[in-house]
Amino acid sequence: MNACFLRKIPGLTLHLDLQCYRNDAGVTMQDHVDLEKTYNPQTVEGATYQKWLDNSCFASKPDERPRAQRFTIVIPPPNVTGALHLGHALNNTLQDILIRWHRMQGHNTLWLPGTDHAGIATQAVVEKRIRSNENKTRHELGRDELVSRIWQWKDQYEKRILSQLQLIGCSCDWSRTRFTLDDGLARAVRHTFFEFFKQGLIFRGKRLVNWDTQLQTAVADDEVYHETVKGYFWHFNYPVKDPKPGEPTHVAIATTRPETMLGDTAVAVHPDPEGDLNRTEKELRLRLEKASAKERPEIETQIETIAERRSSHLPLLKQLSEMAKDGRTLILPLMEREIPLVADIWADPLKGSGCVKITPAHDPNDYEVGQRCDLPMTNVLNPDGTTNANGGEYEGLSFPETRKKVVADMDARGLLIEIEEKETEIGHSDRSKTAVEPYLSDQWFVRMGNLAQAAMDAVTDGRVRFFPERYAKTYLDWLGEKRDWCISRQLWWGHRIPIWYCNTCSNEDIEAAFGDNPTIHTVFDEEQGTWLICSQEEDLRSDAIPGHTLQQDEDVLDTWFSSALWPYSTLGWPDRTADLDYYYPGSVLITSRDIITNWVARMVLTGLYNMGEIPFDHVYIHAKILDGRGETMSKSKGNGVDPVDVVHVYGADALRYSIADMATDTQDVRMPVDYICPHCGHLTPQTSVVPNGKQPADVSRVTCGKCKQRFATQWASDAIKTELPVAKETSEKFEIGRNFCNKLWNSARFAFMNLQDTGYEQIEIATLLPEDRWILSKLSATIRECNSSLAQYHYSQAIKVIRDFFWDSFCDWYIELTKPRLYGEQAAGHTKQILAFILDQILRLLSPFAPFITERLWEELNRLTPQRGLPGVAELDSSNMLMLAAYPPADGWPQLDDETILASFERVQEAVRGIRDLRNKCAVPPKERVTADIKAEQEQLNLLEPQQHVIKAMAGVDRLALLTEAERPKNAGTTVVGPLQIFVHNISDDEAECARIEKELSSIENRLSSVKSKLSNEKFTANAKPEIVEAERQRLVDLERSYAAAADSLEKLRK
RNA sequence: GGGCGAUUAGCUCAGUUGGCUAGAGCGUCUCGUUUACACCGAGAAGGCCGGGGGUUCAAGUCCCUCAUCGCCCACCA
Repeated sequence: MNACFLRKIPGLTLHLDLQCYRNDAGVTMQDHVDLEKTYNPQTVEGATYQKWLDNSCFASKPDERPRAQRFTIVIPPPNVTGALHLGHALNNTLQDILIRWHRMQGHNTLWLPGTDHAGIATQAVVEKRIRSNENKTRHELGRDELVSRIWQWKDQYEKRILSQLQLIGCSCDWSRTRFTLDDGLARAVRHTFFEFFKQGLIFRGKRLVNWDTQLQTAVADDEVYHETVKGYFWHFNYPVKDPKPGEPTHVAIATTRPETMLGDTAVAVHPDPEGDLNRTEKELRLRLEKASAKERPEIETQIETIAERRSSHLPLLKQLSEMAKDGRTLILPLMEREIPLVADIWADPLKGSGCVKITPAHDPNDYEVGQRCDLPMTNVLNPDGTTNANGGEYEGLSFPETRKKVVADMDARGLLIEIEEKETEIGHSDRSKTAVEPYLSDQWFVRMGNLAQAAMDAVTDGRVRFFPERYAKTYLDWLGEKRDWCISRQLWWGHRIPIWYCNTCSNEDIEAAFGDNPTIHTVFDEEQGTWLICSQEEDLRSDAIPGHTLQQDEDVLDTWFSSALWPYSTLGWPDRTADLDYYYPGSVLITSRDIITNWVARMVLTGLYNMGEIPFDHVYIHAKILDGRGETMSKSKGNGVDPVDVVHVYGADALRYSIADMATDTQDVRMPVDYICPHCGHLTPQTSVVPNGKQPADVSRVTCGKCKQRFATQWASDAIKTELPVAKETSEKFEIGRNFCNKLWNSARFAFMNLQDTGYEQIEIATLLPEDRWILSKLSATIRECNSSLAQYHYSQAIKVIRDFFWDSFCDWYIELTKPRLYGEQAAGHTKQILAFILDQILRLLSPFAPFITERLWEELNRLTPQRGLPGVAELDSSNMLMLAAYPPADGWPQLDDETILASFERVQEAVRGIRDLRNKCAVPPKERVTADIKAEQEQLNLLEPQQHVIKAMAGVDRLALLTEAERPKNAGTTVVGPLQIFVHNISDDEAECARIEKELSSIENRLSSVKSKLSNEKFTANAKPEIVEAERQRLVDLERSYAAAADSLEKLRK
């Protein structure tokens, strides 16, 4: 069977195109257990997911349940730039675990899915593709065509993303899937913009932005990365206009960007160079006093530099400073423009010549100077990165060309003093990888002051809590700067800014057209001489005002503007919907630390503004997934592994289990990536084929390390991909998950083979066998700890607790101990009922982590033993669907708790391990049964007595004697385990025993002396907590007893 | 430059408010194909808890300091 299945979802057709599921896993078997010997996820996952969908298990709608029993998460909407990688798998697995856990606790649980249009990122990806495939720019294509192409891209990747989420088992309410450019969300965006605008929180202003000359858009600071580039430092002379006698004829300045001099509108010198040097020196001397020996030389050098400057530069600077105050001017060479010499503190007397050229339109600091000194701003850059008309004869040249010519021309005029080599950090656009230019342009801003303060308050007063707590600092520090938020982007893909301009309209025209329209707000912009018309509800027609033409702003909004509304725009806001009332605020937001500021902070901020309430109670920040070289996974680097590949190889549960296991609070997850050879299946580590300094995306062909055949990577061109098969990627790390699932599968198989005619009876716990009471008590503790770990977002801890219980206690001990009873070698007791109960609880505990396999096993368990539990002690609901069954209670099953049995069984386990160790050391064949004596005080023997059968079964002992007095039998192996002395008959000889006991004695001696010295220390006994001292005393007693026993054996042996 | 984090077994990581002999998984070694599972079982070896100081009866854990690595923010005529 090979039927890929399609599924219908309102408004969406999702297609699991990457994996074809079979449904032939013996689902209909009735009479005998016929599970495959090895768990095969592919026969289970598709069918199980379909079953959940068919039964609407993921859907949520408002009902009577009170707020405490509701649980809501909105997904961090993945960008539709591309398919998801393992970082997303981590993020969404963690959400799904919480969602499923709460759903099983009977909460009304909503996980709302969706995707983000990711303005600049998506447009860049599509534009790049069109450039390489069709050799066309977006301008050649036109706005409408480009946008329609991006919609096609979006449709394709949204589908892909949602199917990836389904493949890893996400239990989102798919009927509520949203996209940040949906009509509903567009309305929310407009309402927010409108309200901000009306309240004066949005303004339009000239600001320096990072201009991406390739994409021709402003990019946000966080979309700019810095790269060290080898560059030069050019020293120029600017002539002084009409120098008086005794005055310098030229002022020297230095620059790394000579082309910007065309836009210079001043040269600055410090207003008080001497005072500034004095102040700096004073500070340095203060630092020197406190400095460590290592820092000293550097500070001393700086102080010397100041001294040198005093003689070399200061006189001139003082003179220039006076000239500046006197209003003197310079001639800007090349442009032959008169520019002022200004006094401003930005000029650092310690740097360069002490004078600095000021280009307000092209440098953030110069911009500030321009503001302070009221300088004109001369923009010399065109949006496409060429010099504009303000650059005079340089107009039309690209910036690099301009630079060359400027330097050459300056040199020709004798104004070039020197060229110094210098490494500089140049900002590059994250999207286009080209250098960004600071560029003065009209942009829209949100005034952050009060909005930011409110968002800060929500965290400082604890309404919103961060887990781990320290991330609150990141959030608060960033918001504390209250920097205005530039929300306009010169892009075509996004929410269009709902502003129209009319520069011909009169007051009366505006009044007549919109005067009584509450959904329109108008402001007259004096500076630009134009009306700004903001429309809340709909597009305005260009002829909305008779006789005038309205023009809509060309820009779109920053993607984060719509993302910021996500927690409520997805629930119907701005309408006051029932959903909104019921589900808002959400319970927790789960995301990674890099968008705490951009996204989390802004959601809180708009949530408070629009809804009057925080958007979520908790923010859980999880680790990041790194590749084998320690770099974060990302699409652009090409080290992102498709979770679908991992699901193919190991199964979704294995993926989820492994992820949960690795998800600790502090540590990023390092995940070495391997290529799976499509020819032979051999794994080739990515690090072994990616050269130093290169990214995986740079590699398109790989030769398999084993079969030597070649294959393509996912980054190869289409041509290579048709020529060579494409390798999937994975990581061996997921083996732990696969192994776990297989173990679970097989332990369940074992149970199913033995669960015919399981009873459902009243059981007196105290009358049960010790191993029954032990496993039940262990179970209860495990349930408690698992629940409390999850409540604190300690996923890794939760999974570890379950694993230890399942693997170590249940499989390795309890199941082994049920065998004699199930096989009729021992009275059966309530074995089956308890076995079924434990398995039931394990499946429930694991369901959020590994939903597919547990659901499948649940089906089988339900068929074999529909009624499970311990009447009157641990009563269970019955549910056809595990994912809707009750999660084991947060407090465990108190009636099953039994500290005494836990302690005494522990002792039995130690004895068994002691005997096993002896057998191993003495090379006793595993099948061979041995005779053993245990010598101890009566009190200890009383504890062991009821558990003799455990020791016998688990240690391969056929005859066991518990004795208060015993001698080492000839040729017995001996060991001391706490208060027990154990003799295993006929497995050793005297010589070997002597050596072993001597070794043991010396180890006991070491410990003994440390305990003794502790106890003889009066300060210890006086200061330590009484229970600590008491424990230490007990330890001394135990050790002394062990020592005596071992010494006794040795002595007799020597005789 | 400012902030945050990390440094524990060959590898990847746990280690809750200081308190028994510092743990797990993988890998390695020995033994075992037993009727749930070799994607398994039994056992073992393997650690100056990055270095140095300090506080304390007691430090992997708290404080200071140095070193190395990572991330975030700011800035660089």
